Amino acid sequence: MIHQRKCPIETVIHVIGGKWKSMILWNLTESTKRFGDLEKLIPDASQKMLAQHLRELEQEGVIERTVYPTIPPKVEYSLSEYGRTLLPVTEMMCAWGDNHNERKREDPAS
Amino acid sequence: MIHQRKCPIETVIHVIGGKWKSMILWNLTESTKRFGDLEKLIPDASQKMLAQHLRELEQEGVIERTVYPTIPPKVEYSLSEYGRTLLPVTEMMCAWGDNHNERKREDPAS
DNA sequence: CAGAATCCAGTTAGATACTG
DNA sequence: CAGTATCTAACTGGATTCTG
Repeated sequence: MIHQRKCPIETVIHVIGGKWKSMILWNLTESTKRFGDLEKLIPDASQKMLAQHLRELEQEGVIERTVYPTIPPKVEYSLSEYGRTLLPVTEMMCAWGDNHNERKREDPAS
Repeated sequence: MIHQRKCPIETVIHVIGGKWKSMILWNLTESTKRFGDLEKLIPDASQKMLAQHLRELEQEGVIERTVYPTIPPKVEYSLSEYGRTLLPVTEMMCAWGDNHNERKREDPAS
């Protein structure tokens, strides 16, 4: 089974490419959020998908999960130090994506 | 139906995030390739997926398709001028992805 | 509050066969 | 050579219900 190492672009897509992951990261760049906050901020994402994506992002090390053992429970999510290394990448993607959306708006036929 | 404009990160992922799209772009950065070349270069992609992704990339304007009306037919794919504007983005993604893969190799438990 | 579990629908990808 | 067509398998995402 000789195959090349995983394409690093696919690695990035795997980390941030889930349906709601970029939205989650976006909402965590400014400040820590609780699970319920994220539900309100991303109302189209189901509870299940939100929880699933948060777990995956945590596993990759880009976000941190802090549990306060109170009743009722309180869980906070934040971008980790490591996660912040993604910001220059996502900013570049945003710039290109914005431009691309603009381009399609001008000439949808292209 | 008030909803925000499409997240530009998702735009980028839509353009280059297909299962084999980054491989296709990678293989076209250096030189023009024929359909059969790409099949050999990306053996795990089925003919169908290859054709489908090539059509999508062409629609987004990042690659160009040139048909030589010979027998047998000859079709060449190349990165368009516009497609080359993606290169700085994919390079950054590669850099982060490489680093991330390395990080996981060192500490798979993280 | 912050989820886990279950079930179901829709989308996506692969295998195979066929064609101009 | 460079695809298309068809069928099927796998995966993804959503709705709903339940719990410490």
